[in-house]
Amino acid sequence: MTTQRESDAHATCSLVKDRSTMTDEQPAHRYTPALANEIERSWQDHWEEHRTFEAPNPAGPWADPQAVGDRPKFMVQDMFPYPSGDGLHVGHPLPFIATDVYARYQRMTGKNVLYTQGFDAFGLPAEQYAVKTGQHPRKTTEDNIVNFTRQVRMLGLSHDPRRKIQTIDPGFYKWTQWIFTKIYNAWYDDRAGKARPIEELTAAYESGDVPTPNGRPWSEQTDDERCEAIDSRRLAYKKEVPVNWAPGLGTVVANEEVTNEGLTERGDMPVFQRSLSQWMMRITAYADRLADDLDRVDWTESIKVMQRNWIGRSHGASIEFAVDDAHDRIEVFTTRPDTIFGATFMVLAPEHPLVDSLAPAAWPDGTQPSWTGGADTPREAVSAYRLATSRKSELERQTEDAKAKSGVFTGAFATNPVSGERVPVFIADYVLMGYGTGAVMAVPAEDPRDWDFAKKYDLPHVRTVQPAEGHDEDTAYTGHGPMINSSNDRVSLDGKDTEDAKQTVIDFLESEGVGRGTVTYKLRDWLFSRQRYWGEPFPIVYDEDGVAHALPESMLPVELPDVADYSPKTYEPDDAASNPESPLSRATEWVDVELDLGDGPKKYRRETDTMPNWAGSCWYELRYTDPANSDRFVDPEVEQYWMGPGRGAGEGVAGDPGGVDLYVGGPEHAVLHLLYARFWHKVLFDLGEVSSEEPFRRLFIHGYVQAYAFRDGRGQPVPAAEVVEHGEGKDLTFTWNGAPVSREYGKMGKSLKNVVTPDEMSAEYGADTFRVFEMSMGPLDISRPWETRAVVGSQRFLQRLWRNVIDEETGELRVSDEAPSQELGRALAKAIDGVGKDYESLQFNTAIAKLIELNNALTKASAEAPAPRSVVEPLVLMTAPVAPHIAEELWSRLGHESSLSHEDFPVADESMLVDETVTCVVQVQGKVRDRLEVSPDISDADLEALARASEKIAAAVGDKQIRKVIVRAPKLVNLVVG
RNA sequence: GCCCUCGUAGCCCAAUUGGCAGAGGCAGGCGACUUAAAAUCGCUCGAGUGCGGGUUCGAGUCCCGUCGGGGGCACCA
Repeated sequence: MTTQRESDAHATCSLVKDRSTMTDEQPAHRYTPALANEIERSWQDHWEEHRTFEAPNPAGPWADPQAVGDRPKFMVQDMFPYPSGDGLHVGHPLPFIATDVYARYQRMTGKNVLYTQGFDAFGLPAEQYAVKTGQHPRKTTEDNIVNFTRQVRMLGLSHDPRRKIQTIDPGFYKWTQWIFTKIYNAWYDDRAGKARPIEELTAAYESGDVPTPNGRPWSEQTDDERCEAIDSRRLAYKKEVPVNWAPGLGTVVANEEVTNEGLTERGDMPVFQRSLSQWMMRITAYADRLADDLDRVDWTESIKVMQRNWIGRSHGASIEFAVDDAHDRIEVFTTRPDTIFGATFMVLAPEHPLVDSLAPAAWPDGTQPSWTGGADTPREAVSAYRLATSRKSELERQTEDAKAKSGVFTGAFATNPVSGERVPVFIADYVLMGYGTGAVMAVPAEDPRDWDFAKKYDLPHVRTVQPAEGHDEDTAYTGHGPMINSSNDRVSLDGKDTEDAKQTVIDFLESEGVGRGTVTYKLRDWLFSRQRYWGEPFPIVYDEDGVAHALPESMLPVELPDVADYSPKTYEPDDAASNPESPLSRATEWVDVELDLGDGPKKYRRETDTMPNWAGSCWYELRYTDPANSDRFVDPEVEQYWMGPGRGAGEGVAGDPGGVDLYVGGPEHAVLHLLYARFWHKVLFDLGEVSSEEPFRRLFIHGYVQAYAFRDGRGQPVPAAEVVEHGEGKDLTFTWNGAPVSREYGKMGKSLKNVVTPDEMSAEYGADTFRVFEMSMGPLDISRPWETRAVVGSQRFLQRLWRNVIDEETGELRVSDEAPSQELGRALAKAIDGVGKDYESLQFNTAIAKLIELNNALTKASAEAPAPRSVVEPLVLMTAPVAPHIAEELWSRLGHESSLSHEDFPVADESMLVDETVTCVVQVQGKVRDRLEVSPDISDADLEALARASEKIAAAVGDKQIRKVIVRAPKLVNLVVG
């Protein structure tokens, strides 16, 4: 297939019918919303018919190297949208319009631009709606996609329609499943710092390169042990993990879907912790690379910070404390090994495995009454405390007042390895089993949590960091300062700063054999199973022994079967003993299969869980580049062309990891989606499947369009559109139906009764006006409130632009071939220069201001004579990215036969950018005292002389001495007197 | 509680990145057109940058503190 570019020589002068029959309320050819809508629809049809926005590929099924040519490429996209049943409000299109403006601008700079938008179409809302109404989720999802597509088409986005993929399409999820099998069949080689195919693990076990889990040679392992050894290293693996089980819903819910009260967000059903065998992804293997490679991508800094915090890499030490009368040692992790001389007690998580063996039969000497929890023996105290802890959900443990520390003494003592002090060992629920080693050395003087605990249980503290002056002696000191009270006869930290002390004590502990420097992460492995219907089936079957097998590519896709009932089996809401049952498990004909996986036909049982919503969005950008490929998930040459390192925005950038040139999305995906997608991409890179190391080379986070909502006296939201405003500034008040209402600021939403839709805006003003307004409201990365009444400003701009080209009365073209005045020429050059720079840096609000400025100048100049074509044409071209329909229409009426989509963006006449004179301000003591008109290339000395010669300046200086003169030619002179 | 982010005319936002606080838009005012109104057009008014300190010849811009809006995380040792 070849891509037909704009060869539409038959394009007519105008796509719009004569409107002279219109009633004469206003000029017949005014740019009204009705005319705008007509123009918009016809150009949308035109673009579609002429395949204007199709981007040719260099290879693969759409290979068209000739059309690709030697143009630079550019790949820009929005985050994968979920087609919600609620439809779009005016906030949703903000990023879409922004990426479209940018894509259109890039096309006009001669680039081959890949810009499209598919659908992340699996997901819980469709399934829940299906459960409620009995409609198949595919039906509701497809209906939503139709509606979404209609709303988005109206905006005139220049997507390549051929690339609008959907995750629910078996042709797409075949490759999602295939990637899963690649991950499943891979292990992470720490020495090489990358993932490798699982066969190489077998070889490494065989050769002894990698030690087996039980230490015996590979040749002596049983088949089961070998399986076990391999499974334990896979990047996708099964594990028993605690999940949130809601019997009333019959489903497992994510942490985010549980309220602070421990109920489900939907339906207020009780949630129970259950242990279930789940698929996990070993993302922790990539923790270091995911953190380090953030330095190589061009992302909004705040998002990098959030990802780093989420990964939570912390450097510290693990230190062993010997326990009295026991062979066991307690290993703690700490980020402050420097404070170890201040460790006056220890705390273990109640679940810590050593607790049982630690607790002696009787309370030892020195046990304080408050430490026992009222129990007669340590063992009783420990089991009572453990029971109390297990009754609390994780949520309760977190939401309870963190200051109210509790715990009990285990009856055991350990020895501080540096001070030699005997320290009591406690258990307390403020220590978490899941982080570090589940045990801490408590340093009350430098840790507020340990301080609280020490106060409550009357434990001593020793300051080891000299607190800063003015520090409240009754609190822990977490700041920096010189070390104190930190020496024994072999090592001294006293006087050292924190970093130096850390290194010194780690060296000391290592030489003593009781500790080492370590790194820990907050990042956990990724739970990848869902007990739901509407998701990608796993490409996994289990044999009669329950052993998992990944299916070969030839058996993919594993299609999601139609089932009679896709609702999960529900139970009494408080039936804690019930078990989740995945909807697919009831599709017995699908579940039980006979397959030949290489050793003859055998019976297998399919995995009945499905993948989470994230799966499709972990690699969809790759599929955008080659969506029609049925042989591979992406042709290597195509991937290299669109996403390879050192290309596009990465050209000439040292250490460029490759990826999408510009990715625009909301901060709500700062962590999970972006981290998961980076993880998959790195696995694919390690396995040699892609040439890029990162999926998104540049990430831009947009702000939200927010809105005011109003509530009446009872706190009920009232329709925002009907609220009346009174007064201004601080005295602003609001009423609805005459009654006072209160205003709040936040998201737009049905429940808040403040939704405005792009449909309404298009109908009332036209899509171009809406686009211009959204882009002119403010910088893209800032949130801003919606204000419908301000839209008219953008409409006036386009109306004036129209009027500068078209006679409103006759509909005739109204331009001249006269050269523009010097002034107008300069205004044009400045606008071209500024607008281009603004588009390039995503500053669309200021680009539009400059377009309006030029248009206003043109309006003034053309009051008598028609506007010069040499100004009108560049203005139309520059307006095209933000208001493409009207620009196309004017371009066509100006006599051009094909779309302006691939016209060159205007180039400024450099000579016109320099002003003849500039205003220089002359300051005395930083205050402006005079202004001088000077030549832009005046020398510092001349300018200073001019300034000193000024009468106003002489008056301001008076009889004071001029001490210093700062000259910044040609704009400023500042005289310092005194 | 911690982290990120933003506070500039009545409102939304600019400001060559430390150099004249105003580019653009809304609202307001005046005028033109109109029997009138709307629409349209022209002109116009308007803040010393949330608050308090500091650095500097010079601060909206940099630093410290503080208050307020928005977002994220949450006993992570």
